[in-house]
Amino acid sequence: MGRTPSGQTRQRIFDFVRDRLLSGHPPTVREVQEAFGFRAVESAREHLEALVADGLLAKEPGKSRGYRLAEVLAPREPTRMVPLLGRVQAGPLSAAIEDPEGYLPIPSRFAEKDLFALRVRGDSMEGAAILENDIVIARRQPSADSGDIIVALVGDEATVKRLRRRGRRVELHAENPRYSPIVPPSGELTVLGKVIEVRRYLDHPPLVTPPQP
Amino acid sequence: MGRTPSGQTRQRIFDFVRDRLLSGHPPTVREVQEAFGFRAVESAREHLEALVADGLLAKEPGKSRGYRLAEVLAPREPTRMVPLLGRVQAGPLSAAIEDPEGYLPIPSRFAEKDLFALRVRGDSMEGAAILENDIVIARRQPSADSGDIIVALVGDEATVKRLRRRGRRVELHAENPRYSPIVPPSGELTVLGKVIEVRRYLDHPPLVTPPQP
DNA sequence: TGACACACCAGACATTCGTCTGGTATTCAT
DNA sequence: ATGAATACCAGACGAATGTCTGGTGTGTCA
Repeated sequence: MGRTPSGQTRQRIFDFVRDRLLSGHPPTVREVQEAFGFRAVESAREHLEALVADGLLAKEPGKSRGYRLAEVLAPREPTRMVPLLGRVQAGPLSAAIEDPEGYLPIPSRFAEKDLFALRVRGDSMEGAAILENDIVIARRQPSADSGDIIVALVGDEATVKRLRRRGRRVELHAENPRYSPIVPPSGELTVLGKVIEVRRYLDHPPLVTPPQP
Repeated sequence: MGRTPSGQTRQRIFDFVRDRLLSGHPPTVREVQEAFGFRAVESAREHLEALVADGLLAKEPGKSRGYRLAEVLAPREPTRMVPLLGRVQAGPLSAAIEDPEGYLPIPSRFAEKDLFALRVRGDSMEGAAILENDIVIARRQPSADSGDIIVALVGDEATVKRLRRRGRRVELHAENPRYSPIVPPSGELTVLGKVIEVRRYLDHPPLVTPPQP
């Protein structure tokens, strides 16, 4: 292989490794070698070690596929994949989580587990700037504070509403004057989680990983 | 290790591997062995192979860390990191992109490049369900269609507005009755990009990866 | 009871993979 | 020129890792 200008191949190798890491499949040194047509393993390894020295990559020495993105390694900002649930019926939430429509990546400062995503149906939360087909991301929790926007099981299906505590009673408020509050029978409210994020896709397809064959 | 009820350990192993894969760090067979306290490598491998047989996992035989999520194996959705820009002043957009506040991960069906993110200031887009402090993700493009929500350079700073074409003229509309349309002098409108996604963080901190050293 | 499946174990082998040593050719600053 | 730095190559060693063979004990079911 011909010699390339200083730093140019290095940059392309970083891009390659970065893409592989972000997609969840760390490459081996030899995979880098092949991807760039090097005839010696060491050529690839030298570039990788140089990237580590530059602070662009980090590594776990001795481990196979041990290179990591420096920025993801040190200050620990992991991106987690969150299951996007389809229609959530009555029953345990864990059942719905086992069979997601796809996954969304989200960066989490706390590496939280127990997150799930849900597509919003209906216009009942328009007043809170949440529209139909928006995607809400929620943290699983069995209860919530007054004022929180939550995912709750109402009747047979999961919906998004704002929780209001009125003394001992609990109400679920739509944010739309055309709907009236739901007052579930005492002790009969199932909170699935608290909404912590709202996403709206205006152009590119509603995305996420495709269903399996 | 004592014998466990049928299928129970299997499920826990799947959860373990799933978490590792979604966080981007596929485990080795021996890492699974250690995580579950098996005294033989083969115990872990049998469980993994059984999960493959069940269709829950897939694998690339012979490769190290070669187990994959079955559903994610084929057309894996690449995750791109998008720069979140701070205050965008007049001038070339590329300058602002070089110095981002942080990064957001987004899954992209087209592995698009040329995306950037921007925090919304002001309430001028309330009518389109875009609130102050929401984050918009935009695709860089020099023009847009009537009706598109765009990021444009107005005066000295970037803002989010809806583009309207009125014959030859172009107007920038706020979605809030308290603001009137902006009619830039002919040929003097700088479109930075088209908004393709809106995000709102309700609970966890405004997020994103910290700037690198 | 006996056949069978299941969960687990012990040890070994072969390949993959990270690492090392030493070398050539090109570029660049002094 | 000349020495240093850079990009690349060839071949090897040993550790990490996937895989195989042949076991033991336990529960299930006919």
